[in-house]
Amino acid sequence: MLDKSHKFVTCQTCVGRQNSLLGHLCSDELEHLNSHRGCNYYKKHQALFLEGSFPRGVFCINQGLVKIFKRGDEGKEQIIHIAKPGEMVGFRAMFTEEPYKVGAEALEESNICFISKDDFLNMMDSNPVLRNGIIKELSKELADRADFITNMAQKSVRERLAFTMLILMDVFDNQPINLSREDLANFVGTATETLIRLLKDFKEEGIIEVQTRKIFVIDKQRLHQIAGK
Amino acid sequence: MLDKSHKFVTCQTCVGRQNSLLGHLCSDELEHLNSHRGCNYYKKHQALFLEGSFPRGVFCINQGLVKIFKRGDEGKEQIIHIAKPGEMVGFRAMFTEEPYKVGAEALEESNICFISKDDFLNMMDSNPVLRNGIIKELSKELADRADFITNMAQKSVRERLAFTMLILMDVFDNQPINLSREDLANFVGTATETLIRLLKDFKEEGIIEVQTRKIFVIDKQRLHQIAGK
DNA sequence: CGAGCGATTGAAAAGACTCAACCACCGTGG
DNA sequence: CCACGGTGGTTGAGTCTTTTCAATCGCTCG
Repeated sequence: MLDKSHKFVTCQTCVGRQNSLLGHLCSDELEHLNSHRGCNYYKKHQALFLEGSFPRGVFCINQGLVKIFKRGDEGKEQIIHIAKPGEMVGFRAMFTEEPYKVGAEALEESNICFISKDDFLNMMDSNPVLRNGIIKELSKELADRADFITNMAQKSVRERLAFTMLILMDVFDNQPINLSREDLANFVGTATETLIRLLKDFKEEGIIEVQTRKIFVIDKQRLHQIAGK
Repeated sequence: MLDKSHKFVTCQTCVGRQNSLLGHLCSDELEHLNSHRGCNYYKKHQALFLEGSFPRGVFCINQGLVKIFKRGDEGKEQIIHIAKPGEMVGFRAMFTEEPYKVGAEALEESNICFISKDDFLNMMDSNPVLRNGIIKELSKELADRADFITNMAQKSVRERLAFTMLILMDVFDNQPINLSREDLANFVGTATETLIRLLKDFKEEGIIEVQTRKIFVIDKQRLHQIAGK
């Protein structure tokens, strides 16, 4: 169970922040940041923001996981990204001055801080390191998505599943992967039934083990092989 | 035939620039930009940069079209984007300080200017409007790619072809679409043969007309219908 | 005029999806 | 404590889309 008393969360002691975009703030800036943010507890399935709504600030994940997704024409979700502690979400649409093109939702109970648009934009103005970090981050994600597109277009579902599991091992920090079959399918980009069948194959091949919804990766090497370069 | 005497190209008179990221430069900045850029003529199929190489600056398309693509495991290209006059390419990897994750190649004969990394970065430092424009641009592209991924994952090839043709109408500025079948297939994310068959369907349905490799869109409305939301 | 590459067609096979049914786990209320 | 209902997970069968491979066609350029 997660500690809901987010009063104890501070930017100064936030573990995730160290490796994040906010990792290089000086103590003055940290102080300022800490006093301008709010922290909230999110239940599983609770939305951070909805596709179509207007950005009012950025979210910074202290604990928990957040899925970023987009709905296709038939309403089926495509998961674009899963954000983990230390990551910031929701700032991309803030820059475009358009409504969110994706939605964000907590995958598990989470503590998530919020920094208002103005505060964040001010910080960016006055802090070139932060600003450059963001430009760099955006560019990296662009490259990742080019990869994603190419995988989606050229790999089989089996290959994509292997690829996705490798990503998820990182997201879940080498703990068992704990996602609904549907979310998993929506990340891989396939039908739930197909996903389940492939999971079974992987199990029979000794690549993974499964305990109800939890997936343990046994043979990471093999996943790399299957996923391709 | 393209005018190869790029000596006559100047930033001040560059038509594409008006609506581009460099659209808001003052005359001093334009002067500076103009004297720090070089302009080159590119033959069809000539590379601007290769996947894996290191960025040394940004390219600004004066005339012509450039495909941005990525090779999958089997060497098959996936076209991620086609850039048209006024667009800048190659700056994303410059920010990440990593080698290019995509390649860029002229689709037709083109005049393309080059601005060195240092010059460009300096301009960005001293020009907040440019800088913010870039951040905005990166964010927009991120949203576009989320769309692309979702389409790839959830739409049929037929739907994706319709979608792609709409994009290409814009790229080709409502002139006939003039791409090899292979490039077209690599943009849609399908096999060349499949693409050809679907093109035939569209032709029979009166949606397009074809003259050798040139495609004329007759019924744009219908394409929208097929492409979905 | 011939070579060669891009475009096209056909047939067969593979991969993935849909639909329908069934199972299993979990929390609820009686 | 147990039956119940519901949601999420699993399986099977059939179908459809898309790919693959092989062959042919037809420009275009030297």
